[in-house]
Amino acid sequence: MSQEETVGPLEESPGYVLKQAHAALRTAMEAALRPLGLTVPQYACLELLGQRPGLSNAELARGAFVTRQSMNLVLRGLQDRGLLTRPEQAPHGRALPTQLTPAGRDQLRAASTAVRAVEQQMLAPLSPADQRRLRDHLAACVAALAPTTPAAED
Amino acid sequence: MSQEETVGPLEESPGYVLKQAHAALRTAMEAALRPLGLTVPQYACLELLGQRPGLSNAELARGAFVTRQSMNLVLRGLQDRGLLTRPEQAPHGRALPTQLTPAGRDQLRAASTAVRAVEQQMLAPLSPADQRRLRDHLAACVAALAPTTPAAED
DNA sequence: TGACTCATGTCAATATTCTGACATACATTG
DNA sequence: CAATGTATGTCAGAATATTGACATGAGTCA
Repeated sequence: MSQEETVGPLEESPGYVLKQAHAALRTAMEAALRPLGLTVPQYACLELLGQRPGLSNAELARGAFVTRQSMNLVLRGLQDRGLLTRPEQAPHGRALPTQLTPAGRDQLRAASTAVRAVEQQMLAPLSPADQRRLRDHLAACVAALAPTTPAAED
Repeated sequence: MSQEETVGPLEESPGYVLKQAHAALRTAMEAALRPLGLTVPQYACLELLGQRPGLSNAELARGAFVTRQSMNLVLRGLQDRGLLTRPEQAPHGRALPTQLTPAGRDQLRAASTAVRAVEQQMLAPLSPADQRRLRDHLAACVAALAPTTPAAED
């Protein structure tokens, strides 16, 4: 019936709040990207390529937190739409360095603007100092959860 | 080749860091819950029921950020394992209030301990004050992204 | 040189999740 | 009382992501 009858300690769990924030951001991003005909993974791929041209499929997969297979499907879709290009033959190993096409750069520009607006909305209630703090704290959490213990006790 | 040659502004994007933190937490939770034979959605379901007994399928789905259909499958799995019970007939509307069994409570206790350890590890580099700040900031972000604009400009 | 290891791209099969849809039960309103 | 609206549980289909596996190319080391 009501949405906050008994506020259990669930709302106080850092993990739950993190998941909640992630879900809210993802939903907002989906809504912002839908008019552009892009999904969140597709946008992530474009954004990665815009910032680091020449990334391979496996590198893009790691950057977008998906498997190589999933990223491969994303890449094919974007390639079929003419937003990026991959050489037919690998210049060095087996990795195929991917590049954005001019159309891809245009799409990325529009998508990046839309996503940035969502981020602004998300961070609106926070002061610039708090925004930096939030980012740094999250980064610290990521480092603390890294499989290879950064500060090995042994 | 290297993993942080040119640190683009990607690492500075709040959304990306949030996604990164969520992925790291999820991976760590999966690893912690695997020995107990639980997946993350299953644990979320148990935790919700432990804190708010009698939740219905739809309410659990909203709390775990999945669809009713997905939560229904989770519930069936846990029910088949004897961790929770649902009445065969709805006492009031169509909602079936779910309850943990003693076995479910035991499983929840073990899982909760494991997950709490992961959270502790994640928050280890942060002071208690910063932990509170992080939680409050994330909650503020969630509120700012809520579909119903809290401070309607119109 | 030859054997070994590692990373990458790709294929196939499986799991998981979501979208769409429908019937039921209660509350609200005329 | 009857009609409408909302919420829930459930079914079926499609879309998506994942796990497992394999061949290829490059580097390493005896």
